[in-house]
Amino acid sequence: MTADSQKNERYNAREAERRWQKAWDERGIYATKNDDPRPKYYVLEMFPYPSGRIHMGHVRNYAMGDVVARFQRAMGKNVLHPMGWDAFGMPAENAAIDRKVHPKTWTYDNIVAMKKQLQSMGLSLDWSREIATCDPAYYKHQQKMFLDFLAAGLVERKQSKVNWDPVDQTVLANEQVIDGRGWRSGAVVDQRTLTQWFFKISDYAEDLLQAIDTLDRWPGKVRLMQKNWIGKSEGLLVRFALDPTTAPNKESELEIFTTRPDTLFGARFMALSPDHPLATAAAAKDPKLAAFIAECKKLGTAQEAIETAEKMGYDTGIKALHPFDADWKLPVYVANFILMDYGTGAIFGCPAHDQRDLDFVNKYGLGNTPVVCPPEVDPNSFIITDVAYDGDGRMINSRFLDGMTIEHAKQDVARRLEKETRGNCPVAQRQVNYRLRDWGISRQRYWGCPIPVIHCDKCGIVPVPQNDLPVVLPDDVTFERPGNPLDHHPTWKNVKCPQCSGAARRETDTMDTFVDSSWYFARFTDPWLTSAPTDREMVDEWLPVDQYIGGVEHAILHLLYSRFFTRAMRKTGHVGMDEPFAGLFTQGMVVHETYRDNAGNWIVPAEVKVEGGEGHRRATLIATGEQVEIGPIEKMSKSKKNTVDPDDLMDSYGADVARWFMLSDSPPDRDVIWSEEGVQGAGRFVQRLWRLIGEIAGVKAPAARPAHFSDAALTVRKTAHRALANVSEDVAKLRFNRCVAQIYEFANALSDALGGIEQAPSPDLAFALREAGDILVRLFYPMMPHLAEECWSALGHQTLVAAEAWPRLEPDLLVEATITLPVQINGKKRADVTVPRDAGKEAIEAAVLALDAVKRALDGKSPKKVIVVPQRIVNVVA
RNA sequence: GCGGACGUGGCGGAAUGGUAGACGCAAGGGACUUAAAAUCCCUUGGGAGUAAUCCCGUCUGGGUUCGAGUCCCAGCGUCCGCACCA
Repeated sequence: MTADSQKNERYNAREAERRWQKAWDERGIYATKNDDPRPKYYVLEMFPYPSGRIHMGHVRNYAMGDVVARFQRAMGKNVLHPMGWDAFGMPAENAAIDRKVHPKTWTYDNIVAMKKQLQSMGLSLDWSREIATCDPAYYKHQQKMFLDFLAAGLVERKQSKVNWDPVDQTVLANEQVIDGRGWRSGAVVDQRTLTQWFFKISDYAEDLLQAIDTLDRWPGKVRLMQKNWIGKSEGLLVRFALDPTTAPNKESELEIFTTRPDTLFGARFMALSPDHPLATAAAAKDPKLAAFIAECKKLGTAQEAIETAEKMGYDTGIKALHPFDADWKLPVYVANFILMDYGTGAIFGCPAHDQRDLDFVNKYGLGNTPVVCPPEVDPNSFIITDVAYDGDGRMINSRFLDGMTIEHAKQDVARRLEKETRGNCPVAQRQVNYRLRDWGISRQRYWGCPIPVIHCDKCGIVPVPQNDLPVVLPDDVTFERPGNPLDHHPTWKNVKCPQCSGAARRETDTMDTFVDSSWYFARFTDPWLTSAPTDREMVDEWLPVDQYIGGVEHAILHLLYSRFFTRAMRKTGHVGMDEPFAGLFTQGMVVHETYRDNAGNWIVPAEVKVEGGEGHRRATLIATGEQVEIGPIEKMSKSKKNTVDPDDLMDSYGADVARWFMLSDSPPDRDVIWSEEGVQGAGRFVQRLWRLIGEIAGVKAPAARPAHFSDAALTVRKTAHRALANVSEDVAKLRFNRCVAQIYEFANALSDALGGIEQAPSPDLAFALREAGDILVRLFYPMMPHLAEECWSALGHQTLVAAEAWPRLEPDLLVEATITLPVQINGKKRADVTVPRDAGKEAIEAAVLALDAVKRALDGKSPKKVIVVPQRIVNVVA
């Protein structure tokens, strides 16, 4: 193809993209070898749930990951960039119920469709490592690890109050309940008591918390969210003696947890959770209390109700004795706001310094005693009425603590009560509490990884022998009845006990799908291995993931589970490190305007035409011309119908345009607003680059590098290398929007340089232009790889850009002989001064003072001060 | 309630304490064209001036500094996370 014929020819993305994808494929250049000697780089995007179609969020996520992968490859790294499918989960079962398709069929059909979509994006993925978590070849290893964890004491079966999703008819972990609703179904969750399998993530609470500080390439926001979720609080466990004449049975004491032992002398009451054993015992003798507790439990089923419920209490008549004064008797209430599963399920109430306690005493007329006095307030006139004081100050009304700081008082109380004993045990001990609960993994669903244990009446819980793994899901299940199809299966659950050979039952619960995604990154390092979940050499070579990219919505769930799971795998010998993800990047969402017709129905953007600009934008229905209301910009969602199908985008503009636009408009960690205009702009730029490269391809350059470069040639070279330096830095830091701006600027400058040439350029300029063209192509290659290949070929190269190294920077070209410094007078820019790069402060000062603008401003006087910041700025203080 | 982030043109957004508004979008004007599309050129924070140039300007009010969008204090607003956690 000649340069002239290219000039008027538009770049045909559809044709070119298919052609280059085929070329990459044929050469297998994205298949990663495990024995490659180059330094490794593992880049991973969160693998998708195979819902059937990719959405714009996927396009953005995978475009970013692909830029990183291609860049690191060009930088000479052995890059691992795999893809797989988070393939178990409820939607497959819902499809089975709604459409009578088997979950397996539905899932694998979706995988085929989505894989095709991802491939059309031109992602540099190693598909030879593809895994699906619903494949027995994958979950076999998960079952093996479950058994290893069980043997290592990391798994527990216990009765517990669980979050029950009435729509999905299954249990949810705390992390999976958002605002009192199931994270997937959106149904209001209620509480049930069931026997469940748990991973003992709370054993690692402290370690998971401490190690957050080592994750220096994670967003601060995610680290903070995890810290808060783990929710460490340090305090004192205190045993209060009970007045035996008031205690219901033989209970002699009540244990409470407090983080404020300093306020013990402000105590006014004790409160028990309605589920507390002492409350239960007391209720046995007091029907009214029993009724109160029943009322609390009714109210307390849904989380929403808890949040709005009024504080209510019931005086049990039991009296607790103050630990520092046996004559001081505190009433013991049952109160609806005390949680059984935090601390001991009981508190002492200090109303003056805790808002909840204050609300409570104000309702029941128990009064309050302030014991911490704010600085610069007279202790004698300090009273609390409606607002509790939780600030700093000195102790008052607290006998031997008076005058101490809060911290000092806490220590003093702890020391005294630790020394005191009752029944050979100290009255108090220091304790650390965490908000983090164990991870309940039992799900009463079919489409998940079977939990490999057998229940035997004689032997109890018996692990499935390793040789019998995997426990494969049966295919012949029905979804006609609500509940767990595995439980309804006629034969599957009936097995012989591996120990006594008697009749036994399989566990019919399956694992939470978050288990599946807690180790897939490790499996990618050797997905072919059949004998074990991981090959230690390979997994220790590749992990941790150097750059993990995904949505911030996984800040707690998936990312915390994976951190725990990696620790558990280490303990059981499957990996050699604690932290799975060294670098984490959380990308923003793709958002779009919403549209509604007169009747208030949501309208999909594809059916809407938007016209006008600057405040007089209006939208109409393409079909009827009916006016449509433009609503707020929101996350693309099916319910608001503000989605754009990536396939449509790629069909009309090509994958490169879709990728470029997704990377261009907003910083990658913020939301990007999808707009047709923005996409068109990206499409125009693709054509512009194509024309520009066509022009450069028409420049005849000498094969050998000229010995000398003219000023014009040098300017072109400097522009190119400046762009190279900037883009390299920005890609490495994942600042894709700045990369895009740099590339625009570079292309603009190159266009200008070409436009200014009237005759055939001199050999040195021609060489510089060709060099700049080569650099430009390789700079936009990670973002628009197909266009880059086409351009690279047009420039006469026989190689693939995908196999090229990143351009080599000539740092000398970044250094200018002279620099132009802004000159400020009293902090305001008034002039420029051009000086040699290495000019000393005195020389710069002299040059500045000689400027007309400076002379005018000084009006003959000498300046008070001249500040010269070399390479930066000069400020004259008049 | 607790914790965190953010606040810059018509819009998305640039700016190691050092020339505010890079780059893109939108808009306006012009060229080419029979016309349209495509493309190219110019203008585009506000104000004054023929112009050189000057004044104002990064949510509001203070402060630190030769110099503040950036740092500190107070307030207003938006977004996010957690939330009877003792």
